[in-house]
Formats: sequence, structure tokens, C-alpha cells
Amino acid sequence: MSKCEQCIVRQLNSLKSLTKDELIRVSSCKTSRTIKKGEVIFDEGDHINGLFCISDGVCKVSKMSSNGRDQIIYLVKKGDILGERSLINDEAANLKATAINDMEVCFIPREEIVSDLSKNPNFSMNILKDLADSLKKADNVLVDMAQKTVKQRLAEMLINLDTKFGHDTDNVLNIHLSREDIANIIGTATESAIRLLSEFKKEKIISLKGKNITIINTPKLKKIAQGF
Amino acid sequence: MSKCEQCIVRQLNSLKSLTKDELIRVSSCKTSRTIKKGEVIFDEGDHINGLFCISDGVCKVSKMSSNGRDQIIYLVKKGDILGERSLINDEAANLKATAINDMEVCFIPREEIVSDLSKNPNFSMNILKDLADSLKKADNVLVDMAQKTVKQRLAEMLINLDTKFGHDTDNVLNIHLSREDIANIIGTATESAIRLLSEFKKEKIISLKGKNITIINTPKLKKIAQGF
DNA sequence: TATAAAAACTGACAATTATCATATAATAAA
DNA sequence: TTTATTATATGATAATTGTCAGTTTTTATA
Repeated sequence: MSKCEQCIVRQLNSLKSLTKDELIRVSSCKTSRTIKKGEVIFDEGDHINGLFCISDGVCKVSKMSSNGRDQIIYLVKKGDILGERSLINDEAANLKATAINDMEVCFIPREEIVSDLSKNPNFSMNILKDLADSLKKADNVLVDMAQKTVKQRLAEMLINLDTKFGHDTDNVLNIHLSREDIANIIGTATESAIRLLSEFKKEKIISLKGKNITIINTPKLKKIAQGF
Repeated sequence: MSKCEQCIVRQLNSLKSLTKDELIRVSSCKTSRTIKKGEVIFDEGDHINGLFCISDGVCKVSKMSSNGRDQIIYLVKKGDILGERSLINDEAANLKATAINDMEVCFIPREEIVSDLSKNPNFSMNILKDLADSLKKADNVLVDMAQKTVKQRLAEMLINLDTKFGHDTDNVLNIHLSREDIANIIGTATESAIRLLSEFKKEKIISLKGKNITIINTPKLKKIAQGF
């Protein structure tokens, strides 16, 4: 199994602030795991008891609403860390994580890393910054969800997907989501999401080929997102 | 000016984990301030450069949407702390805080307390827990906002207000919000909020006298919030 | 107190969005 | 490949919500 000390992914997240000694300890106890597309990494109510470090792939983090629809809160990709919250409050997860494509994930047991939070101020400061940043993002998402129309939210989401996952040389987004997942990110019915995608396509703002989405007219999309 | 060491409010938040020495230092540099109803404590873009500790009163924390409506993200009351995020990332505030009634607020300059974050693990751990908890709440609010109808959200909000602010012996809620603020919490038009409140009143679920709201039928309200 | 301003309320209507039904296309399984 | 299953798409319709206009009530101010 590869070592954390040499792992490139680590440099992308809070784990970069661990000392060499801490890293060696973490490396010796971590487990690496392949997760198939569609597989559930953890579910609401599960005790995670550790930290996931995503080496490869993408997963969605969602929560079931009382009306029976799964709201996707955010997407997690290579380099991101999953389970920071449970590390801190040691409560059961209130979210569910599901692989969107095949993944490589490292798992670090809670007891091996939780003490570093109080012993290594750099590490705790980094986690603090992560959480503060997540909270800021959460506020922005909330405002959008509360105040924007479904069309605005869809436009915004497409821009965000492009920012987070990028696109290939033909401008095709590097992330492939089902229409249902798209609907569950922006908080609408699948049919509504499909209809609006078709509308954007008709207006030549995007092009669609199956799950391949290409943004053709970014400025227009940004204008729609802001309500023009 | 009263001293932090003897302040009861402190016991309600993360500041309780400061050592005696830290508290004495904080106390000597803090400033106390009276804020009138309607006054803006800080606005989006302001550099807060410190931590607010609420001794008394309630304020709303909001963010302006690109469509021009102010979305209230949360309410802050006596014992709560304001500005944790800016303490950590030292960025300009992306939220606005406005007094909902007359307030008493203590302000602790950033430089006097930020070093305690790395020096006092208990303190940083408490802030971490605060942020993790806020994030969990934010997720729940997001799911509600995305998946529930305005009526469900209004019902839920009334229950939350009762939980957070309580009620007097006649079951009148201890918080008095304008109809506009209510609308801006649940993310709807003021008229829609008013209409739904009237509907609840007509169905004898609540009673209304100006800004006094009384929950008459809590079970019914909870059922509505969950979609029945 | 009189007056002005703001907040609360109501109605009418338009726009948005959800739901249900059904068709077609894509994917997985036999 | 054939079949079954799932995903995507579209139409029709109903329900929800927003917008605008106007009225009444409350609150603030002269």
C-alpha cells in the first residue's frame, strides 16, 4: 500500500499540515478502498469513526428530506476530505455519501487522528479554515436556494460544475451526472430539470449528448444565474 | 465596565473554555456597546476584526441575493457569538448583522483572541464544535429550503422560533418579527408569508395579535412541517 | 392630536413549478 | 441479440408562489 507521506492527494487538503511523524503513524493505520459507482460509502445514522481522503473519483453527499426526496448538499472529488464533522463532534453522520463513479478512498480511523487536532495547532487551524469556508459556501447556497428560481439555480449549477470539475478540449464538462442528480442538486423535480436543460439547449446556451454537457454560451448562463 | 470573568453570558458559548489569564486579558480590551433596534452591526464586505459576544437582544444575520432580497440565514441571541468565521479566515464578512431589538454587545478585537486559537486547544476545539454544529444545521436548513413548500417552511420556522426563543405563560412567542423578516427567513414573498399566517390563524393552528404569535396547535404545526 | 409614513393585509392575476401520464431512448441482464 | 429495466423526454394539467394594485391598520413624526 502506498504511503501518505508520498501521496500527492494529501497536499490538496488539511492533511498537508500534519508533521512527518504524524503522517507516518496515519499511513500505517490507514486502509485503502475501491468503491464502485453507485455504492454507498456511509449513510445517515452511520458512525463513521474516521476520516475519508478521496484519492480518485467523485461522490455525492446528500440528505433525505421528509418528503422522500434526496437533496444533494455537495459533491466531493479527488483531494477532498470527507467526515471532518464526525471527527469533531463524534456523532452519527447526518448525511449520506454515494459514489458517482468508481472511486479510490483512504480511510483513517478517528482515534489515530483526533488527538492531532489538539496537539497540532496547524492541523486544527486548517480544519477550522475548512469548516469556516464550508460554512460560507453553505450560506451562499442557501441564499440561492431560497431566493432564486429553478432556472437560475440550474444555470448557476452548470457554472459551478465547470469551475469545480473543469471541461475537456471540446468544452465538455468533466462530470457526468444523471438528470435525477442534477434535479437533486438544485432542489427540483427531475422533469423540471430536464425541461430547463432542453430549454437551454434550444437557446444554444448548452449542448447535450447523453450525460455530456457542453457550455456554449457562458456569459448568457451567468446572466441567467443572476436573474437577467 | 463589567468583567468577562464574572459574565454569565460567557458560560453559554465557546469563551467558557478560555483560561483565567486569557479571560482577564480579553476583559481588559473588550468594548461594550448598546445597539438600537434596526441598527446594522456589520455589513457584507466589512472587516469585522473581532468577535461579538451577545449580552442581550436579538439580531438577524442575512445576505443580499442578486435579485435584491435579503435572505435571513439565522438569528442570534443572548449568549451567542458572532464573527467566529471572520476570526478564522480573516476575510471580509459576507453576511450582514442587524439588530432586531435593542441589544447589548461586547466586542473583542481579533488580535486579542486569535492567538488563543492555537495556544488553547480547548478553545479551538470548542470553536471547531461550534462550526461543525453550525454546518450540520446549515445542511438541514438547506434541505428544507430546497425540498419543502413555503407552507411547510413556515410551520417549521414557527416551531424553531418556539424552541429557540420560548414563549410566555400565555404561549406567546418571545420573539417579535416583522412579516417581512418572517418572509425573509423562509425565503418567500412578504405577501405569501402573510397569507399563510392568516391561513394558519383561520385553521386555529396559531393566533395573531400584531407581532405576537401564539402557537395553539403544535402537533398540527409539526405535521404540516413534515408534509401531512 | 393630526399627519405622514410604514407595515400589514387582501384580491386578482400571471408565472413558475410539480405531478401524472405516456412515449422514446439508453442501458443492463438474460 | 432479445428482453427487461431504467433513464430521459414531452405533453397536459393542477398546485404553488410571485407580482402588482389597492386598502386598512399601525406606528412614527411634526
